[in-house]
Amino acid sequence: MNYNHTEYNCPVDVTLDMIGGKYKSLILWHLIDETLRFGELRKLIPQATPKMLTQQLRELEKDNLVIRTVYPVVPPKVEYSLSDLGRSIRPILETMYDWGATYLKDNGKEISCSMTAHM
Amino acid sequence: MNYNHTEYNCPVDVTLDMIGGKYKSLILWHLIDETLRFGELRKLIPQATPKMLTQQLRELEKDNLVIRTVYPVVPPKVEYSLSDLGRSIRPILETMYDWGATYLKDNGKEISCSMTAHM
DNA sequence: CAGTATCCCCAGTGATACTG
DNA sequence: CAGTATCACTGGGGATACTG
Repeated sequence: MNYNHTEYNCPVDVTLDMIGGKYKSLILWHLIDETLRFGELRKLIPQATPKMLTQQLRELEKDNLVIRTVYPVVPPKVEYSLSDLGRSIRPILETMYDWGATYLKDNGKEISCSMTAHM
Repeated sequence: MNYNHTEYNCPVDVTLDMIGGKYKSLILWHLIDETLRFGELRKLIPQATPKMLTQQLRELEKDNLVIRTVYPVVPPKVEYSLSDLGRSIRPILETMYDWGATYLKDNGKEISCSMTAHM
């Protein structure tokens, strides 16, 4: 089947396509219970160049996971927050977080990320 | 943090790295309650070239999600099955399947894939 | 049957600089 | 502040052919 100019073999691929992009899971998590400005996201995800961050945010917005709010002020102010659909992704992210953390722990690598603060 | 020559920002990325590769979720699903031979996987996932299928299977094996069993016979016989770790991925795949299917349905695209048969 | 081996291409990503 | 624009690169992945 296909949807949105992409060929999918399975609904799992649809989900992966929407949250599997570079930095997307990280972005989604940071937005889980916080509205953030572009610059704040940049500081939280410094490894993402502004180009990539913008690109991923635009895709998330197009997929209706993230809401972009522009305030017509000078200097510009843009806020990003999760839509209801975006919030519905949370259980998946949490399950993946737990699985990954357990895996790493069992392999002698105990770690966490800023997501911990939200759990 | 880093693990296995890769830099990760978060346990979610670890999980995505292990199941997010091309055809990986599809492979994992097909193996959920069945042991399959290479040729059977090829028929189930015809869009994957033998090169890609082998490559993804090798990665899954290296990550300890899939077990590869070689029977020393002529002609060759190789079977793929899930490890305990691989089986532990099932809830994640099911959650992603459900989310993706609901999303598509809400957007007027009702579909399924061979995974349905297993649910 | 179950893969390898090669060649090749271009989409995704980084680096850097610029702007309303 | 919140992005765009441009250039350049590389490696992921397709097509095709071959092999123990």
